[in-house]
Amino acid sequence: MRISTRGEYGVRAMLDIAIHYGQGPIPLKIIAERQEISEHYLEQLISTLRKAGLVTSVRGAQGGYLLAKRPDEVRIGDIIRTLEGPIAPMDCVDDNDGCCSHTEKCATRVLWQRLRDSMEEVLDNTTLACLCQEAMKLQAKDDSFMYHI
Amino acid sequence: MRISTRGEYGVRAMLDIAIHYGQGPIPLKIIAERQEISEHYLEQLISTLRKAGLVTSVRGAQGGYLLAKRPDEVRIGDIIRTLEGPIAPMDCVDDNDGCCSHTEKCATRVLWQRLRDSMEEVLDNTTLACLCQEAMKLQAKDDSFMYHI
DNA sequence: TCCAATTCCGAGTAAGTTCCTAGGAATTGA
DNA sequence: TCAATTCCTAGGAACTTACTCGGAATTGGA
Repeated sequence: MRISTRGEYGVRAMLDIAIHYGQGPIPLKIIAERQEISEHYLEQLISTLRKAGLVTSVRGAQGGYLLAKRPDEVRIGDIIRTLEGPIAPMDCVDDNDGCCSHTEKCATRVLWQRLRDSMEEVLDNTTLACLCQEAMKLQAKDDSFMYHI
Repeated sequence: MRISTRGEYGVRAMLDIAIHYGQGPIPLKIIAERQEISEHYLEQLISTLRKAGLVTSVRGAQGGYLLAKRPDEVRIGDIIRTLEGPIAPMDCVDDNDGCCSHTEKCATRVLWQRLRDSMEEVLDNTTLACLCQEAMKLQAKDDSFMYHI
């Protein structure tokens, strides 16, 4: 029941871009350095996020990545779904999938549905703007935080 | 973000035993057949559940497995934790683990904590007794269900 | 007392997933 | 033109998953 580094790095990278919203395109190299993530690996992740329409890119020198929407319009759930697939603890409660074949199994289905719903509720009610605010709170408490941004 | 077959089969097997609570030890073979799970594989899972104190075993002929507690005392969260490890979407919000090293990362930490809490809430507030009741409701609706139990 | 039914235990394994690395083509601002 | 950047494809080591295999130990009943 873990989110893989894909989801983790993806959220961290998106938050990094969100924190610098309005400051022009941010090169991948900078994000990778600040977040201590392999540049090549992050490149693959952000490429997926671009194809999903969550970020836009500017090629060439002075290029980089920008949020495709305002930070308050990007839900964490969107990022996770893009990088990790549907939010569902079990295939049988994945929207794309149908019901299960085994009747007995369905006694547990309500449980998996409730679990899925509670996960989606948290992830879809948190936006990058929420996390930016959280980052600002941390920044206020700890001045050394500045050096990371 | 999927529960593996370990957790799935574990819950199914435990529910199977719970449905037959008070009817003496149930052999693994029967459970595996009813739930359509590889007997050898299920053996490994139930061995883990036994070591965790969730089921007790009776060896020899006419032996099998029994719930170690009443169905209303066995939380689904206990089963999942035993077979899948701590319920935590990320290492940094695992109880055993401490905080993360990266300050910036912590801006996302509240999110992972909230996600973990919402998952635990669902899984710890559902017991085998709840699922038994669910199974009975399904049975009432569909007579063919009888053949599966 | 013996047998069949059962749990218990450890080893092995094929396929899939994760988390990268490597190398180079295409694009563009200065 | 050049350096900085995105874009793309391929590969691969390590780990995990979902099993299989074979046999030892235990025990109720004939």
